[in-house]
Amino acid sequence: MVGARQFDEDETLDKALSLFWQQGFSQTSMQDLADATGVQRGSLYNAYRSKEALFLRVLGVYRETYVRKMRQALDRPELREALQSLFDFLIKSMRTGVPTRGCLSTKTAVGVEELDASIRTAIRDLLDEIEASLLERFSRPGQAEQLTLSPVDAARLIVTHTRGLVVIERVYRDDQRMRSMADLLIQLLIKPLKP
Amino acid sequence: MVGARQFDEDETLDKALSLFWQQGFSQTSMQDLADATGVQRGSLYNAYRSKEALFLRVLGVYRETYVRKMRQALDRPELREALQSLFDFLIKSMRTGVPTRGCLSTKTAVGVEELDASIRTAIRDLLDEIEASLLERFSRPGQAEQLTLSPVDAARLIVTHTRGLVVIERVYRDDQRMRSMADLLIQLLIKPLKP
DNA sequence: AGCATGCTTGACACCGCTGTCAAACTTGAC
DNA sequence: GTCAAGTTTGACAGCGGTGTCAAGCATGCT
Repeated sequence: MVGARQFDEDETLDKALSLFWQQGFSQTSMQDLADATGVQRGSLYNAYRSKEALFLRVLGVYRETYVRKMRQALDRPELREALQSLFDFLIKSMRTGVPTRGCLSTKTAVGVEELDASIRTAIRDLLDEIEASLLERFSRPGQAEQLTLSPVDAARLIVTHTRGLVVIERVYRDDQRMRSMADLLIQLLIKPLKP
Repeated sequence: MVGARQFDEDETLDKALSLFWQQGFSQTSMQDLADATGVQRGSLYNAYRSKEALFLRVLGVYRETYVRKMRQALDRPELREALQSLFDFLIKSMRTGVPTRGCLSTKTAVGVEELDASIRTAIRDLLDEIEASLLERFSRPGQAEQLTLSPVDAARLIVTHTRGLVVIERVYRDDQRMRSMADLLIQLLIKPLKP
């Protein structure tokens, strides 16, 4: 193809994701992105038109890998273990990096006040997809009976609770506290075994 | 006093609080604050030295009124009613304004990446104080027996959960969903009555 | 009334950000 | 080899932000 793009798009989006994740949307400038990716600022504008459009592309990458790994963690036969490995993944994910990066979607949702509606929509879609993944897991045969709430309520409560964990991470930066909060929710959500 | 301050400090801090709360720390400029308070930018710098220092003062006002109202809501004899009125207050508080303002401490904690450590400390202190208020309520005689968790765990879980509610509010802007999440947590935390 | 103290005011310096643009360049198609 | 399409590059315009400062000014003490 004539006039071909000279940078590796996947690699560039990955690096941009890292930076957005670490610094948040508003605190990341196009110059920062140019420095981190090695692609000139002008080229980024040429390829993606604006910072917001680039961010939306990056958010797509994030969503894909994030949801896939989440589903993978959830996909254990034992319900309790599935939830444990889910929280394990989520906590590890936000505790990565120095300083820890937290959660990209939450940082964006809470940190940005008046933004292109498309970003807010994209984040809502992501949360909906997470909720749907949980619901699917809880709807498998024999699972609902082990829960103290209906599958729908349990899924939503977990989405809410994990968003809370993100905030706790930002404020306390304390692994143990997060794991303890996760364990408590699991304890409340799964019925004790009948003898 | 010679060279007395010419603006009403309480009133100014109140207006600044409103603006910070509505727009978030980083998205509020000193010019915005000057416009909103009617106090010249230079006077604000003269009185508070920097945007961060002013914000810390404002956060003090916020903390005081917020915690007081929270304690008030919690101070009902029936445990379930106390929790219900607490969530009621919290949800109403963040659903105020157009567009709704959310939660100042959470917005600040999550939205600001690399800030004066004193702001992060101030927010941690605030969450600790909220937790302590809950703990105090749960430690009154006859209360612990009604909970499915220890008072300490219950208090922390509520702090986490309410932070999650804040994020859900930002993303969905849906009262009903928030109230439903609050009810679910109450349901899980309070033991069903024994016949 | 006079005065010093400290507040107010508006201009200023400086910085970093977004987005634009024309010129130079690269590349695959023919 | 030539060409045209699309990309890269660096400069530029424009904006809004923080923080500073000197000059002007109000105020209550003496």
